[in-house]
Amino acid sequence: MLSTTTPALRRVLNAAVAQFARHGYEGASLAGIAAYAGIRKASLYSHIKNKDALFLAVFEDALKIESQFAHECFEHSNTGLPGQYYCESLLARYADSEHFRFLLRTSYIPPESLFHELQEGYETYMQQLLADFTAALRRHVGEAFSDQDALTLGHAYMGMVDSLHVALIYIGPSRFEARLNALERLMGDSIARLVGERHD
Amino acid sequence: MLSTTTPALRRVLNAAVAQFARHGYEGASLAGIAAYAGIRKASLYSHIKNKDALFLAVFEDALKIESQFAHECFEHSNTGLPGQYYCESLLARYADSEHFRFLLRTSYIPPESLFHELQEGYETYMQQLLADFTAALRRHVGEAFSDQDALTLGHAYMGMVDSLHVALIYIGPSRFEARLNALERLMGDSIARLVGERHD
DNA sequence: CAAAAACTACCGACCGGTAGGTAGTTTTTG
DNA sequence: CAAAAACTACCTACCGGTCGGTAGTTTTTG
Repeated sequence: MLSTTTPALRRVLNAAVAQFARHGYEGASLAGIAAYAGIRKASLYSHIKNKDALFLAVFEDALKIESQFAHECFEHSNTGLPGQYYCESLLARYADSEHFRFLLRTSYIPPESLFHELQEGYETYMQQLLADFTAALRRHVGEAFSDQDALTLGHAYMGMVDSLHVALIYIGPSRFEARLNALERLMGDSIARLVGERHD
Repeated sequence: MLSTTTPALRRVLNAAVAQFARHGYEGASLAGIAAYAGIRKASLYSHIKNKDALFLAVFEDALKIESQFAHECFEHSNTGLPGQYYCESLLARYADSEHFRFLLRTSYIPPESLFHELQEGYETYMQQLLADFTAALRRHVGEAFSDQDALTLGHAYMGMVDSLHVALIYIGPSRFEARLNALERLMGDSIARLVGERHD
């Protein structure tokens, strides 16, 4: 983590996130990243120490950006089910944010050498998401059910998010919607059941 | 797809599935695969055309094996919720089957050049799983709810399976169990709700 | 204030290493 | 003995990374 971020370094980081998101860690070459940034490979080393450090810098960038995005989704909307707005934002986010695509691609199967550093950061990211969901759930149902139930729903929600991530990667938008609706319905049913509202 | 499978080719395929599962397509070298099979790299070419063909052969192997395993899980047990036994088998299967680990690793983010061939095969695999689930669901609830509801539950189940796949890859066994239980509960609640049993 | 020194960003050329793949030869085997 | 399968040796291409050097800007300093 360096102090200042010059414009030139910014261009390098933007090129890197694009290439890493498209081709993965091993598949993205420094020459390719440099070309995308409009310079030669050797010039990269004026800004970064090596490929690993570049990857980690991009990773921290992506974590910060996507973490904030998720948090804003939870703050932004209190309508609907807890965490619903975030899930419904994922499809557009996947299309728009290279950092998000980068995270999805590199988090499930990270470069072996950097496994531990990445695991830690991603863990924090998911924990924050879980905390946001749990808070929204408490706001939604109050004291209606136990901590045990809240924990279970938290696990289910995180599973739901992972499931949607997978859908983004390898099935099209139409089936993403279908899966999203199906999972939202399960979640809605279960919450309703616990709350004791029987609206049918 | 070749005609006969000699013992030597079998050893090569077994070595390949192990290496591909551990290191992915790009990360697994032909030299490594050959060494694992007890021969030199050049000798591989007595059995295979090139790396892509080897990968595809392993992929078809894995599809056949894991497809049959899944099918047997559905045939084997009619107790519990539809598809429950398969989900509960995944953790042990992940530990035991290199072919399963291979599929999980390579299906979400396949080698770019082989994308289309793989997509097709994996699609068939998931469709069969969905068919098995739908059949089990129909056996479980009879005519109790509409085709529309069955479709929705099917989407949810496939999402659940993907979610468990992700859990296998990047979180430990303990949290796998937690996620599994949470998702099973959602599914159980939803089915119970549709069937009209209110057991609380 | 101007000359010197230092710094920034870049480049072409090259290095050691490794990848997938090929050619030609020897060994194994039915 | 011939075909199959193994070997050694080698090739080209690309990888991450280093080196020496250069043009332009900024800072230091007599």
